[in-house]
Formats: sequence, C-alpha cells, structure tokens
Amino acid sequence: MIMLFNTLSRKKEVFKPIEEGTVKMYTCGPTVYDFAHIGNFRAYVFEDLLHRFLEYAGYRVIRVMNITDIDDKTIAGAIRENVSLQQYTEKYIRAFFEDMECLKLKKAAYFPRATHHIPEMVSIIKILLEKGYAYEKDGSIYFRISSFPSYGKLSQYDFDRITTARTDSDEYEKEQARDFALWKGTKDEPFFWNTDIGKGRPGWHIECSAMSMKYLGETFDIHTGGVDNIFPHHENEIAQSEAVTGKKFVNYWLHCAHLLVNGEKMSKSKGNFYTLRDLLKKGYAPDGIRYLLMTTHYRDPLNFSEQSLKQAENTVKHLQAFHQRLFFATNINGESEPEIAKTIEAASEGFFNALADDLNISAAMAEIFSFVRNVNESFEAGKLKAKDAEKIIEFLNRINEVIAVIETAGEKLPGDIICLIRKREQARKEKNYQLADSIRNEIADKGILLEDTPYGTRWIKK
RNA sequence: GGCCAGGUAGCCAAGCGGUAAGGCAACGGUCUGCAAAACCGUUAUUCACCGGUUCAAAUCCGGUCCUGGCCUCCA
Repeated sequence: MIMLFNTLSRKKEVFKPIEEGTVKMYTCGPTVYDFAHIGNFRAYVFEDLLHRFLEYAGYRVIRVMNITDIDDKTIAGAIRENVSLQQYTEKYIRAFFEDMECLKLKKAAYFPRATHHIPEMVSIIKILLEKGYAYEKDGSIYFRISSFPSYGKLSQYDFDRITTARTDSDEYEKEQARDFALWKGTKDEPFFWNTDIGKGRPGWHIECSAMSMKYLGETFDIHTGGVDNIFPHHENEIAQSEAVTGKKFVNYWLHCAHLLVNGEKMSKSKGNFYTLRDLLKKGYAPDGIRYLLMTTHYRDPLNFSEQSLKQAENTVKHLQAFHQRLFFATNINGESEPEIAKTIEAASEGFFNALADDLNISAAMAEIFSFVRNVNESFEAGKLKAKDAEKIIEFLNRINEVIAVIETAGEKLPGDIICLIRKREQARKEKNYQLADSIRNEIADKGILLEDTPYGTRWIKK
C-alpha cells in the first residue's frame, strides 16, 4: 500500500490509480528562458524519485512533462537577442535534456511544448466562453473566478479576505482583480497566433490544462510541482479544467518544498545562485548532487550548501565502492549462507515500506546502509561466497533503479591493469615494496585504488 | 496583515504520544610491509524557548522567538 500526501486534503492518502496498474502523471516542467538551477532540479529529482518508485512498485507510469516555451521571459529573451522564439528556447531545451541525463532523471513519455498546442488551448477557451466561465475584454480573455465556486480549494485561501495593492493595480482590464488571463490579446508584440478567439498568445495556466488532458485524459492520477505553484498556477488549472469538463481534474496533488542555500533563498543578487552547470564546473559529481537533492524528504525545505554536497558525494562514493567490491567475492566458491538471503529480504522490505510511506527516502536509505553494514561484516568474516555476492549485486541493481546513484556498468578492468596488479602481487610476495608501491601509484594515476585484504587485492574506481 | 511549512548532535537528516534511526566528519581500536579500504567502538540525559495536558511529550495544546514560502504568471 502506497501512501501519498495530497495537497488537496493536506493528508496522507492511500494511492489508488484510476486504471489498475497504470499511473498517469503530469509534472510541471521548465520555462526555457535560461539554464535550470538546482532549485528547479530539486523538484525534478523529487518527481523522478516518485516516477521510479511507482515503476519499482510495479506500475506502468505514463508521465507528461511540459515545456513552457512561451511566456513573458522567453519573449523578452527572444526580443533581446533578436531571434525567433524557437531559436531562443531551443538551446535551453537542449541544455535541459542534457542536465536531465546528467542527473539520471527518467524521461517522461511526452514533453509537449506550449507553442505546439495552441489549437488545443484555443478550443478549451472557446468552451469556457460558451459556458460563461470566461469573458473577453479588450482583445484578451479572462477566467471569471466568481463563476467557479470551489476556487481556492487547493491553496485553501479565503479570497474574501485577500486583497493586496498588487492585485488592485493590475495592468490588465479585468472584471475582478483575481480573474486570470486565458488568452492575451496582442497589438504590436512580435510573437502571436491568429486564431478563432483573436490575435494573441496563451496565458500561462492554460497550457497545462490543455496538454495534460490531451495526453492523460480529463481526469488523471497525479500532478506535481513546487509549492510555489499551488497558487495561482495549479489552482487556476483546476478551475479551467473542471469548468470545461465538469469532472474532477486530478486525484493527487503533490508539491515539493523549496531549496534554500545556506539558509537563504537562492538569488542572483546574493551570489548564492547555482545552476547544475556551475556545480559541475566546480568539480562536483552528478551522483552526489542527485543524492543530496533526493535525500531530504520532498515536503521539507532542503538547505543546500557545498559542505553538504561534499558529504553527499562521500556517501555515494562509499555505496559505489561497496558495489564494486562485491565483484571480488564472485570468485569465492562455497555454500551460500541462508542469513544473506534473509538480510536481502529484510532490506528489500524495509526499503519498499519506507518509500511507500510518502517517499520516506531517509528511512529507505537507512535500510540500505544497515544492509551494507551486515554484508560487510560477512565479507570481512570470509563468509561471503559467489552465490550470495551475486544475489546482493542483483539486489543493489534493483534498488538502484529507484535511487540511481550507483554506477553499475563496466566492472571489468583493462588487461594491462590486471597484469600490473599481478606484477605487484608478486613484488609484495618478494617483499620488494618499493616496486609494489610504485605500481600502486601508477595504477592510482589511472583512477584505480587498490586494497590489500587477507583474501587478495581488491580494486575500486576512485 | 492573512495563510502554509520548518527549527532534532560539528554538519546533513529520520522519528510525530512510550523513553533519540541513518549518513558525513572526528577520535580510539582491529587489520596492513606502509597505506587505503573495511570492520568494531565512542560522539544529543536531549529535540528553538516558555507554560500546560498525560502514568509517559521531540512528538498533543497554548504562547513566544527565529527561518523560509505563497498572497496573479518563480520548482
């Protein structure tokens, strides 16, 4: 049984998809006006963990991640560089996919772009106009919030008590300040579409309604995003979508908390602003970054610092070394220990149960670490045999489908290094330690660390 | 001002009524030709603060202080 915290009810709920065995999930993706920063990736890593865990639990996951390629910022950027909107956004889209790969973020089934779905948006807006949920004013079209009584149910705002100077002095002509734009009429802006509802461009929220319903249906299982999207973005999506279909839009809303840097909000002016690329340039490893972003529970604020990134890197390094070291036991013949199977079983169950409880990754990792300790004990005691080592590797590979921080490929050493290791073994037997040490240094320069154990020399990648 | 999160060891982080998981770092030990790695052990009488409820509170209630978020287009 999987429990997920639903923002709609502010409670953990038993997860039950509409269609048995399949999860339909929409995750708010990037606005491609710049390189994504690590705060953005915190959300994407959370979504990735959710995606991976649901698959681990046996579900088929159909995920959509939108790409917002038309909004005030992409327009401003294209104008500034005097290029087409597509030319401007293309490089950030490409960069985003590179970054995703770097952090081992699983691909969604669909990455729809807003600019490719204008007709779908227009048709929703037309229905909203027909049904009286929307009105046109001065070339733009707005959603009439007063026509949708449950507005505010996601954010739990009491709109009768909220009025701010900001909303009152809005630049657009609306009936009510809180009404939001579905379609923005344009007069002399360079980017627009000529449609049945006039010349203009879409508002922000409508793209998610149009694209999610196109690929996932009128009602689907999970919709995620950062907490800052709860209001107004997701609130507006609900209003638009439910007004059009008369059906519930989304069953489970999941939102992740923000990332802070050294206890402060990340901002360019404070100089604590990091993109993934910045961190890679500083020499940090992608797996460490992924681990750090992943291992704070998604609903808690994550305080990022380079110190904690180093800690995360060390943790991953240990896990990696553990995985590689297991291959040295695959040569040891003997009967398998029944304890090992039990240890795997317990870890597997603990890992699953922790994640099934609203993605409690810390508890899940604690299971893994205690498993590692148990296996190491057997290893040190010489009780780990090939049959068991293989089972353990298989188990690690399985959970790595969820955590994705262990490099599981390529466990073979090049022949020349194997020869060097043998040569050094011989030198050690002959107590020619000078030669042995120089070979060890030579191999170390190639990124391979040697460990002499009572059972022979092991190697691990640095 | 309204609403919503969070404050747990040097750092990161679980636990959310039954007497403080785990990781990193550090230190001591075992092993080693020396290393490295690994293993074992140690590291919070205490969970921002003050009251209260309870046989029992980090966990519930009230108040205070800090940090962050949202309040119309920021994950």
